[in-house]
Amino acid sequence: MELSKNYIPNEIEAKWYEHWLSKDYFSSKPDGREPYTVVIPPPNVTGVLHMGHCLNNTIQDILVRRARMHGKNACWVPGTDHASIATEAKVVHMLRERGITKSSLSRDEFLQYAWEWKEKYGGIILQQLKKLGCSLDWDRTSFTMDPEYYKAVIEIFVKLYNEGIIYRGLRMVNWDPVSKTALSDEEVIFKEVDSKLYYVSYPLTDGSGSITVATTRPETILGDVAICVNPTDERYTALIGKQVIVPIINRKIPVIADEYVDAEFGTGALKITPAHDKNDNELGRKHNLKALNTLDAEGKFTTEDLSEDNPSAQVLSYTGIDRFVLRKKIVEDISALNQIQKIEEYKGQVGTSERTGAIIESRLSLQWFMDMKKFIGQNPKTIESVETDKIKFHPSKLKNTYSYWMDNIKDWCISRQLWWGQQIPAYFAPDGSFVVAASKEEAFEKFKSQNAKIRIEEIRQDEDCLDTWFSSWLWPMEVFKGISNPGNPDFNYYYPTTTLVTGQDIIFFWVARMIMAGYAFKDQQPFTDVYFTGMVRDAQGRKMSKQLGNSPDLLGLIDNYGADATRFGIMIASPAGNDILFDESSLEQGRNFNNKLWNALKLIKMWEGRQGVSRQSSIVSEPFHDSPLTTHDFAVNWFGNRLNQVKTEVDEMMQQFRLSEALKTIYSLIWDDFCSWYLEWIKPGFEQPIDSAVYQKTLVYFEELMQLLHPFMPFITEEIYHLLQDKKDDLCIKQVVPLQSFDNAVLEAGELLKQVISALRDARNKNQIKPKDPIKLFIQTETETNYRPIENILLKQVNAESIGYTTETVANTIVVAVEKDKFFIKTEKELDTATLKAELIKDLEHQQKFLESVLKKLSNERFVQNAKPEVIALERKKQSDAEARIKTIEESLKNL
RNA sequence: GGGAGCAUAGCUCAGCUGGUUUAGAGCAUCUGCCUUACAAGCAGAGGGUCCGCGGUUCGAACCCGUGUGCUCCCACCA
Repeated sequence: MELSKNYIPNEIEAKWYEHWLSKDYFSSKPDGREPYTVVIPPPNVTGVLHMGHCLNNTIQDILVRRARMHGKNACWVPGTDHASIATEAKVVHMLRERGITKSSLSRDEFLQYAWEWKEKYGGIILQQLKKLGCSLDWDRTSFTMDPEYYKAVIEIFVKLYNEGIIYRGLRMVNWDPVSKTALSDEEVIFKEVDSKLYYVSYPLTDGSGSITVATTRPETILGDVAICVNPTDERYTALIGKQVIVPIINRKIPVIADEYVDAEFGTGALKITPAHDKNDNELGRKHNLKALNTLDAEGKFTTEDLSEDNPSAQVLSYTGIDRFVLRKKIVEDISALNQIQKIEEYKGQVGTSERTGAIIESRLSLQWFMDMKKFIGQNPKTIESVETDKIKFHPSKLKNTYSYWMDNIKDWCISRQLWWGQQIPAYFAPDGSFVVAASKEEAFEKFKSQNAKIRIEEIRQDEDCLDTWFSSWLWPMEVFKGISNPGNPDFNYYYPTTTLVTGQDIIFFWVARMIMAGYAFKDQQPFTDVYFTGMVRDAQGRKMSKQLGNSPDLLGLIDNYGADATRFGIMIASPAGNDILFDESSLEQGRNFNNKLWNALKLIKMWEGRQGVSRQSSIVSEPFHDSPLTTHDFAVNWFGNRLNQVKTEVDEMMQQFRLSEALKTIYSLIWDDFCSWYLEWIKPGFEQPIDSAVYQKTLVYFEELMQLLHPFMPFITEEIYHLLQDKKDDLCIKQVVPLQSFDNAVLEAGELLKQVISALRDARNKNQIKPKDPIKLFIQTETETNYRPIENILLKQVNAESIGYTTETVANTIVVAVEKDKFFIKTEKELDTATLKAELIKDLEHQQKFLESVLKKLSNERFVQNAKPEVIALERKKQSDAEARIKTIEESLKNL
């Protein structure tokens, strides 16, 4: 068969993915093997694959494929998240483009549109994961709003309500005026913004002057109910208890005192607006002050709470004006009253919505909350498991972050003023009383048991739905129906899951809450290891964003480079636990690696029909440890040991989740050790036959290399595995053999050979001997047996026409010293003795300086007394090596 | 404001229990090669004040202190 010049991934990748699916390799059923369970962090159902997903899912696939090849029953569960806010926003946007407003629709009509949208676009992202090669068990695809899942969420809500952990209350919440919903604290991102500090004076009612306050939010002035100063602030002590007049609305409000106020900030006087600021709200409650709301759900001015003030025409004219427009207007109007003292530039933090980016309003609102202190208090393992590494975090530094958040946890606002999501199972009677129940029928029964006079059709369900994360936190359990059908065989087998791979950015949103849920609902940890990925940034370290346009099109990259190269590129640049700086050049490196593998395949295939009789069949059988007799035996023996050594190293790295390093190690094993050294060593001369035993052994090595690499680059490895020899089985599920030992003496012999070859090539280069010009080589050594078996390799690798042994210096040659052995290169070329001399002198000085430092160490009594014996032995070896080299160089200098 | 982490070659990073020559890798750079698997390649080379200062130790990139510079997380001083 003719193999193409370079590797062409596209068709090959599609072919193998189809094949794997047709063989059902990725679908898992409980059996006697140990399970290896991973649940995908469910992407938004309407999302598209981006670099973050690529990193995350490549890592999961590597772990899962490796487990599958190591005797585990690997199960990787795919699925999507309904992503309440994000999806609803998209649906609203889509409807607007069709000229439909959400407010014109009933809940049911809206949800119908949303489900249509979900059916049409939902799951695109899952198809994209197939392109990447992800070995997910598609039969288990889940969605956080599947009917069973929905029921499970409701069940948990009811349970927690009955336990007094979920409650309903009027609290200050983070309000997103764009999506018009409450948000949890975690969904608020604080950003530094340039704003202004306005100094506004409030006249005292007794005409004795005024108090000036500094505020960043003059638009809330009409909701002011007090001025607060620090009781120890002497500037104001006389004014405490007096009254001032709020500008424009002319409300009379008291001057109060509270330690909370920082006398150093601004003027030391703080205006209190309990309806629009969390701290003001607390102060307001403490001092029994009313909260006067002046902004509606969209952040526009409203006079609803101002009737007692008999609002003037001016005040009424503000109605419906947006908060930021209002800010300017009110500043102008107060300015007209000469009550703006000054305006300063100010850098402040402002909360924004994680989803919409809108500036958050603190707003008093009736919402549903979870009492987190109480909840965690009932399940102390939530915190302990991470602290004691029962659940292991990678990198471990995130343990601190986790513990700190847990120790300072605040109540979780779980209700959202949205329709797309699980509707809160609270049912209201016309009189406003409510019960919490799994269904309207159950709610009716509950009302009846409370002797409420009520008909079922009068019952109204809470309009709001639950925070998306209130369903996501059940994910590792409910994908196996662990809540809706507890104790089922799948759940018993697969849960707790093994490894979770996710972004650091959702440690609180998701990871922490899954751990809580795990202990609270099943009294078990949900997973054993958590691998946190960093963020994918561009080559300059900037976040990827639509505005910057620095977010590459992942599918385009896969088309250009192939999925294997893409996986390689992102993994090679991905140090464990750090952000990754993504650069397309690493994908090129991946593509080049593909070609390297492909060309190695081509070379080996060339030999297939050129096999000669084996001189020695013993080399295909273990062990490698016998003293090698021939050139090819040496190479085969060496690589076999090297392979076992690297397998052992890779195994360790994988256990420590050092995936990037493992890949680098395999890459260098294949490129350097296998291609650059081993294949060159066994390569037969032009049109010469290859020893069939060597050939067979090489096939085995190549297959094992492909197996080692497969989890990282599944497609090309499967392809090569099949092209090497006709196979009935597939690499994808081929089980790896247990680790084998390796012989360090053999490895050292290989290293010495490499070192000698490199040194001789370097000498050739430095003396400008053309690659085609042959040399004559003489070796001066005490251990001729070291070189006898590798003479042929040496000849070929340094283009020597002969090798001889000598006991003394050979005249008119270039001398190369490696360890204690000397090599004399004889060539036709005229030698540039001056340059050679200079080189040697440089080397001599270097060695002498080095010897000096070693001797200094060895003559230090305290070193000899305290250091470990092996360290001292090493120093002595350094000494004798250096002395030998110095002697060699000195002799060579004389020789020139 | 509180906490965590980082600083090693031009870039991205290893360096795990203090001792493996005078600190490694990949990419980039330079030199020579179109050698019959591969120029998307081969063979070589150069490149370092291990952020500064102090300390512990026979011995420090590594441990301790301190300074500087970055990064991240948490926290609504209006």
